[in-house]
Amino acid sequence: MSLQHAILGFLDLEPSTGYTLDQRFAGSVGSFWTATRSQIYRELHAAERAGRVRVEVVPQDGRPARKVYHLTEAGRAALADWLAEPVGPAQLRDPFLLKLVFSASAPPEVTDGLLAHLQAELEASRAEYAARLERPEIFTLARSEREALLWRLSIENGLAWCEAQLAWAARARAALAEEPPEGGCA
Amino acid sequence: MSLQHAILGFLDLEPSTGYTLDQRFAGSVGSFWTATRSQIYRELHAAERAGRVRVEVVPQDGRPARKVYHLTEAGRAALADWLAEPVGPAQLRDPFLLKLVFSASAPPEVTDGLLAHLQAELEASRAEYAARLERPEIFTLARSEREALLWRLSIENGLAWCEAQLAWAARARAALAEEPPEGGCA
DNA sequence: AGCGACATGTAAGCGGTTACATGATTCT
DNA sequence: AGAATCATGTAACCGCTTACATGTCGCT
Repeated sequence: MSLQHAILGFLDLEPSTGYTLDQRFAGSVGSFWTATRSQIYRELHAAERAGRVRVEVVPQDGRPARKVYHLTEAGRAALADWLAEPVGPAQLRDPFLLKLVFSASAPPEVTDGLLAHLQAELEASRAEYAARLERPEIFTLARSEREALLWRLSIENGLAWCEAQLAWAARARAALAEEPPEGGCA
Repeated sequence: MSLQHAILGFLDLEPSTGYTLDQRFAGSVGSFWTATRSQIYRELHAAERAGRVRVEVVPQDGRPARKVYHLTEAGRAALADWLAEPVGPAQLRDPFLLKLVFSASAPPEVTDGLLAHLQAELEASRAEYAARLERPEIFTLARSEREALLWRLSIENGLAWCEAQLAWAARARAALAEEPPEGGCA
């Protein structure tokens, strides 16, 4: 269960409420890990039951009390354990490739449309990654140069992925354009 | 639900049993989509209830009857619809990057170990992709040159991904090696 | 005697998504 | 007047994984 550990990771940087964690997920790690509120609240409760976090309730008037979660020693240990254990190979689940290989059953325009759509999307996310690298406020939580570097590298990873995919898509379209006759031509 | 559509895609290539589909998933699309038997049998039953496939029961002695599934017209239509609708952006869920960014909490060796481990795994899967491209028997189901090309492109996609990741990992390790002092040095 | 291929499934559980529910404050 | 922000959650559902259950045939 990576999500609970990611939460512990964020709480190690700064004690936070569920709401704030939601924003962190949408912001900083959003490109490679997402989480919804229900999930976050559920995991926070579970982590609390497991003794990995401690709640500090800060009453407010007119809105629900802020529940600020802090890492406990057990939580810190759980985080360290998770970091030490090796990650399995990231098996990616790519509905695009699935569609691509089966698109031979459909007219050629379908395949090309799929690729064109992919290119447009990749261009957009490439721009997003690039913009994110320019905005240094992303790294404000970083407690050291090294930590900031790691965050930057994670964004660069996404950027590299986009660029590789774009290069592949261009090659794919070119290769498909060269082979249209489908058995018979002029 | 991509899985049911992937099954329809395979059945369009060739009527098959659940068992055979399982092998197809493990083999040809295994690098970008996985499925377990329980899932496949369940989806086949669902597709049958939805009228998208038709079963032909072939009794055997000494072992369970083969249930050969065929696409119906409705199934073919469902496949075509799925192919025509655009795919959303592939949001990848990468536990490696998650661990990487939080590994600043741990000693530097942890981060480097993570990266080294990733490199080893990527090298292995790169070799696997490359080997798969060499083996033309992967494409035996292909009904045309174009179809074979699509399968080849799907493998090349994985290969490109591996190579981009490897390049990134090398850059990452170099960048991290240049920044060890953590605030104070000689 | 044991393993792998063939061939079917069920049951329990987990992680994730979507929809629902509540309600004040501040900005446009 | 309406939308966004802050702040908490519950319930239902869906897709996927893991473990369990059964049984023959052929190879080593």
